[in-house]
Amino acid sequence: MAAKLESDKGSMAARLRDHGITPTAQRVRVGQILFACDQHLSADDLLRQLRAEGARVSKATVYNTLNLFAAKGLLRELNFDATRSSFDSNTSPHFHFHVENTGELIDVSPGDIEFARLPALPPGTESLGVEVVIRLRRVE
Amino acid sequence: MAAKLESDKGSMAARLRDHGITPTAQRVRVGQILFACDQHLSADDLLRQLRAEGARVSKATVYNTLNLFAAKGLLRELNFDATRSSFDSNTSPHFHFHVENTGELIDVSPGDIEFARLPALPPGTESLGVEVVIRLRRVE
DNA sequence: TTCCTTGCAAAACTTTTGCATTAAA
DNA sequence: TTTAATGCAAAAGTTTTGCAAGGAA
Repeated sequence: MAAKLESDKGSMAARLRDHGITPTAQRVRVGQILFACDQHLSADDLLRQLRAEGARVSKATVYNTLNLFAAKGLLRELNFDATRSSFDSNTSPHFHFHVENTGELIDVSPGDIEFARLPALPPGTESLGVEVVIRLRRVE
Repeated sequence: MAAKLESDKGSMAARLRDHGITPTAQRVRVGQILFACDQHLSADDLLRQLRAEGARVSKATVYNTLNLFAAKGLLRELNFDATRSSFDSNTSPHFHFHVENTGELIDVSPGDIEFARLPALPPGTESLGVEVVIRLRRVE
């Protein structure tokens, strides 16, 4: 209902503000799409979805917004595909299966991988996280 | 010395032939650069290095050759940088540190990482390998 | 008002392609 | 000679940029 939509819009605006992002109409709409569920979207995926919903958004704004969200920690950029970047709307720690012959990307929950040993970091560096990708091929 | 260079050229040609690759002059030269040591090179890095050595090679051939070598298992393609692919001349199992604020890529030897638990694969898939990237930031 | 954001088109890049020429077998 | 590889320039795809117009505070 209308009240629900208003509330969603307002809470997305608040969420953006909490991350130091001025909540414009375009950014709120992008946020509502991205954070509806955990997903991996390219700039073009997102633009197509916005246009399908009748949103008035330019390509430049889609790129600006994705980069801004990623810089502010709302998204994580993924470079599995050599030709285009995707953005993961789930920024909590987790891992991925990457099916190379189909392009699929499947989440692995964080509890499903554990390390028995990790290397010491090179001097003068700090860790930003550990990424694990299990490369797969779909068969039969 | 000349004999040494001849021998290197010959053994690179043999190595390419072993992988089902017709050893042309350009491919041998590319192989000699790539496999001189373990390294991570982009197409442009490689083209620049070839040109600096005075090699007569086109951009198209550099791309053709990198893709061919990767398809034949002589290289592994890496997509850490969103804007360009790199190719790892070390195809044996190992992992990487990726220093995000400098772009550096540092090898982690395979013995330095051990898993205590790994997830079951999705049905209908087989594993092509596990990739681990420890994302770093250089500080101070 | 003042500063930031958007939209549009053009520019910048990386990578691929088409086709005539050249080299490998 | 027959087939495959190369070089060049143009094309294709993604992402960024410059600048005028519009929106937020």
